[in-house]
Amino acid sequence: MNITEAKQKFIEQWGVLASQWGINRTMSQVHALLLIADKNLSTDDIMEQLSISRGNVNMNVRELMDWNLVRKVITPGDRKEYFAAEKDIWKVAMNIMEQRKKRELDPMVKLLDELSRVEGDKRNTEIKSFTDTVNNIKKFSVHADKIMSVMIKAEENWFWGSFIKIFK
Amino acid sequence: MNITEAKQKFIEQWGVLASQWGINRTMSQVHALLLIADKNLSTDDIMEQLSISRGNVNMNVRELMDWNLVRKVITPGDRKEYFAAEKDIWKVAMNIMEQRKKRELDPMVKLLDELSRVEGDKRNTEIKSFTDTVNNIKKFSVHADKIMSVMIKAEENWFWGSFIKIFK
DNA sequence: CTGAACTTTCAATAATTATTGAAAGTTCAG
DNA sequence: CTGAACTTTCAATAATTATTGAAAGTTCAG
Repeated sequence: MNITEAKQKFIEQWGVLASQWGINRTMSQVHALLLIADKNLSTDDIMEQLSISRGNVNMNVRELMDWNLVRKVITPGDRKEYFAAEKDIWKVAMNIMEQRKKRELDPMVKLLDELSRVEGDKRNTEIKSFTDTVNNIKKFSVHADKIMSVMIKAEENWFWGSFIKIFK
Repeated sequence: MNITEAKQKFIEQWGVLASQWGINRTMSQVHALLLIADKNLSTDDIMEQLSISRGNVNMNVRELMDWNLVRKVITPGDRKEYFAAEKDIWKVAMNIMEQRKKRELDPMVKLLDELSRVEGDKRNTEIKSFTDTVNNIKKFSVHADKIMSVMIKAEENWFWGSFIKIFK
């Protein structure tokens, strides 16, 4: 397999993976392209390499910047904007985790809180069963939330280090 | 908020969450419905409560069984099949993790392995940069894979216990 | 200031994914 | 065996989501 094929395959697979995780496929292909690029790329470079329109590149690149996975690089004396991806995969994973936690886990915990205060007689089986389930999910979520907060702040080496210590 | 509203909200939110994770919304609404149901439900119950067709219920319930999140319950002397969800949320999370690991992480690691053996001169900057990135992702994935394997086999209490020890 | 070189927006449209519901298949009580 | 009571399949269609590309907006060298 040569380098061009290899890059192609990587981009393709990264797109497949992302689409299984509810992330726009093109967005993650742009991400993959930038991850393995050895230079910063312009909008035109991305358009050409992925065969997508200018508008599409613009939208997806902006969303990637929203996720803190890509940043704009401005070269003095050049009107074009270039883009570069965060290459430290640990940081990539932590940024994604941070965003998803904020956007999804936090609202979920908030709702579960409200739901656990449902009206009605606690001795009623239906209500008891419901609040039990809700409370269990809440407990789990709060735990997960805490672990994630620590991870996000942690250094990669420290994290794996402390992990490996207990898991063997 | 009364119990009916609360259940509704839970089902709705569970569906929203799932769709952000690339999971069919209806499938996770069925899951939510079964999670908070105090009885096992038949196909007709699910059809009625979520206002969806019989075929739809059938397909989604079968996929939930594929994920080991729901099981068929057969009551002697009744032709109808009933469905029940796994209610231990730790097990739910571990089953999902197990499936996703198997379906997504494992193939990814396999591809990364192949990609790191790309042809060409290792002193070429482009190739060096590519294999470096690929190897970093691989290292990360293998680590994550190991942790997940241990978690999947772990007991909930043991897991949080050992976690809490190091994370404070 | 001006206009060339860019970026951004967004309505129209294409592509993808989910849903229906009728038909076919299966099971089992009688 | 039979047929009623169920489950399953799948082609047609509906709903959702992504993409295009032209028009509007912005920036900055000269």
